[in-house]
Amino acid sequence: MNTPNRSTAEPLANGHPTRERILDAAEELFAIKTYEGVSVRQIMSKAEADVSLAYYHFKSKRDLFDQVMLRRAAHLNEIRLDALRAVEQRHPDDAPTVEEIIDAFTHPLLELLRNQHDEWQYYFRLVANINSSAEWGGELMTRYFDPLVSRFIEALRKALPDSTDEDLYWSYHILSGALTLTIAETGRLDNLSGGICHSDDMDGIIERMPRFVAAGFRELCSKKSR
Amino acid sequence: MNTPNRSTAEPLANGHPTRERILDAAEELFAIKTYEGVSVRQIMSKAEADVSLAYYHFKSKRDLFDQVMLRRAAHLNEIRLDALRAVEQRHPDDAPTVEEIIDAFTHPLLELLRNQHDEWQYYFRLVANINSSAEWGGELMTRYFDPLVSRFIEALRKALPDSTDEDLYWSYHILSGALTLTIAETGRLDNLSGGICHSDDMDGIIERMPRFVAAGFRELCSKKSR
DNA sequence: GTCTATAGCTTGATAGAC
DNA sequence: GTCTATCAAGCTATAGAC
Repeated sequence: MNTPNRSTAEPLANGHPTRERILDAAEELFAIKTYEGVSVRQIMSKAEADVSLAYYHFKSKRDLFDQVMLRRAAHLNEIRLDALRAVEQRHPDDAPTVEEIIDAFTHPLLELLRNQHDEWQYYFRLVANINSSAEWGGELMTRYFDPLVSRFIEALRKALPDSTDEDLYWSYHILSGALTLTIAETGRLDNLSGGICHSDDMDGIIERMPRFVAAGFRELCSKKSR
Repeated sequence: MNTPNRSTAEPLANGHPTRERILDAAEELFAIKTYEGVSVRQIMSKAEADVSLAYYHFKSKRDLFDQVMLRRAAHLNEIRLDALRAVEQRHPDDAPTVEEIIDAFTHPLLELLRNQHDEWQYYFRLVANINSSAEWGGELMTRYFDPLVSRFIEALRKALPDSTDEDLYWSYHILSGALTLTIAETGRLDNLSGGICHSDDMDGIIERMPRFVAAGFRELCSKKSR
């Protein structure tokens, strides 16, 4: 019944190794039911592995959570930075427009949620929950995303040379709230609009977010308006 | 030691009756540590009352949560509706501006967070958490706030007669994300800006939110832009 | 309205065999 | 790497005396 001593390391159950299956299960359950709302047992049951293996692969429940967060953050920062660099290379002499910068900030992320929805939806929900948590939001978002965000703020400062830093950071705050609510896909918009709009319609927000937000930035961060 | 048979109903410990103290404690702990992250024991310990009293005053932990949410929602809806009515009465013939409507939507709430911070901060944090939760956001926000929100959408539709409903609802979605992140007061803006901005600076956002958001609405919801 | 006591269960984490 | 077995602690909720 058992295939003994496979040359590759054994532990595949539904395609990929145990450690990855644990991370997948944890990501989904943390996103849906919050960190405290899920037990290690429930996670391991979904991962189809024994409880004790959680503590073989990870130091603790909290360590498992951190590894869930880390797994996808690097890739996300990379593709968003690439998008910003691409925009800047299209403008060797002048500054890119605010729309272009906002689009580089939001598009890669929203496109991932559209094109690879099943793989990314729970991670994004998790980020949305964390971002609006007074307990964890301040610290964790800073740790995982601030270098990238600062890079974007810098680009926006160049595109809006008359702005004050205060206006710039508050404008970013508004963008951040709008973006994280979007990736939460709560379904509230569906209820409110009576079915006219859908939380998971990424095309709907991809085309609207940069225009809306760029207009807001220009209103707050231009000289004439002060 | 005991003052026997007071004429007013007895149960005061630090000023107000047990039921209110339980609601206060629950509100704060649910906001800080999430629903699942807090036990009834912890709540009752903070409320300085016995565990069993939770089940005398409320049906269950979940019922306690619902009562926490309900307690302040009515007042909030009332003052925001009053603000909208006041704006409309200043415009008996023409439509109010988008700024005025957005201000009526945001100002009463943010002013409460500024002027009565200690009393309202935990409720607002709780609302922020719920709003970005895929589990509860869709349903609960709809239940507590949608009649009011629909009323504001209606006012905005009049102020932006060339808009489509789809653009209107997506624009509201952006506003909603920005507002709920604001009332979460996570401190992330403080970290990101290196101390230039502060999450709890309500004046900072009160004066910026209507201008930023109104510019976004006009960009998306005007005829010329399509 | 408030207390004590307790039922019945789940939790995070570990020890030790294979 | 994976399993069985187990621990001490904490959990929601209720029954019943005062």
